[in-house]
Amino acid sequence: MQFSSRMPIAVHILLCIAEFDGKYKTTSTFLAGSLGVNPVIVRNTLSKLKAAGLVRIESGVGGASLLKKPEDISLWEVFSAVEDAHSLFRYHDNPNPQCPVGRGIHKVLDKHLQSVNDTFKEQLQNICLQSLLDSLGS
Amino acid sequence: MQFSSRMPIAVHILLCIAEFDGKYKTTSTFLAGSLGVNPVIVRNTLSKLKAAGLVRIESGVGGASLLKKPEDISLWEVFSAVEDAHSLFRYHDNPNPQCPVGRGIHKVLDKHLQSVNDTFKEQLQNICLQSLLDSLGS
DNA sequence: TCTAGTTGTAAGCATGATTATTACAACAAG
DNA sequence: CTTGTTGTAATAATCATGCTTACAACTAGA
Repeated sequence: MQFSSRMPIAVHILLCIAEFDGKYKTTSTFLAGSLGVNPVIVRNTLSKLKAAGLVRIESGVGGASLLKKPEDISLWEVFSAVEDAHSLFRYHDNPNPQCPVGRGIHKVLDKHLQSVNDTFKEQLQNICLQSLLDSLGS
Repeated sequence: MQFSSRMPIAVHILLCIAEFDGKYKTTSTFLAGSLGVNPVIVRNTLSKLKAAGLVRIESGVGGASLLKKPEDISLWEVFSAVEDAHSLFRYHDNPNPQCPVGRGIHKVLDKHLQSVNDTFKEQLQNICLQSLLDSLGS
């Protein structure tokens, strides 16, 4: 099991917007050319990034721009904007409550898995768009 | 996106085997009763745990038993036994190599996401079956 | 006002993963 | 030989993902 490619796609889009700011009009078609995906995928992704307050979109005329500085956009913001991320883990639905293991499995596991979730979030929070831009150049 | 329920199912199975050792014959049907899933799911899961060297299965006669002590079985062993876990993340397939962002996106992201993967693995390695058994009682 | 390019979304489709279920050959113990 | 079990294949239902077509609504400029 893996995450969808939505977060990488969103990051790619944001990096393009930052990189081509002022040089090109970053329309969905233009961006789709760099991504190698359908323009509608770009529009849907941009729509979620807009809802998360990360970008502004010029309706009608076309083009998108960042609403925050690249150093103030974390990968977690991007991730949670495009991915319906509740928990990384899922349980089987109907453990038997009459069995001591079935009764406790959810709570017992959750105690540990929650911290995996938390660490995952913290790590993504510590990666900002600017550091990705920096590595792009090198 | 989430992981499948395979790891929680496998953990549940292993906990039952440890808990009911000597008291009940842990057949796939018996285990399925505690899990609330189909016995075939249990057999397929046990088959993967066996391939990973974690359990022994009595063919024909029925029943499974642990091959390692609960304190020596980590959640990572269980996870990687049942989940085809390469990387947590996936990329879009065809970024444009003529675009500086498209050319670099994979490598630039991978540099950071790899450490998320590593941390994920380390955390699961630090959780053992015995500690889950302990919390079960309380 | 008209035109051209764009966004926002809905709808449909193909594919693959997940889970449940049926079925049955192979096996072991009594 | 019978009974209960494992191992595994096959099927089906459901859902997520990603691609694509289509089209109304919008904006700027001629």
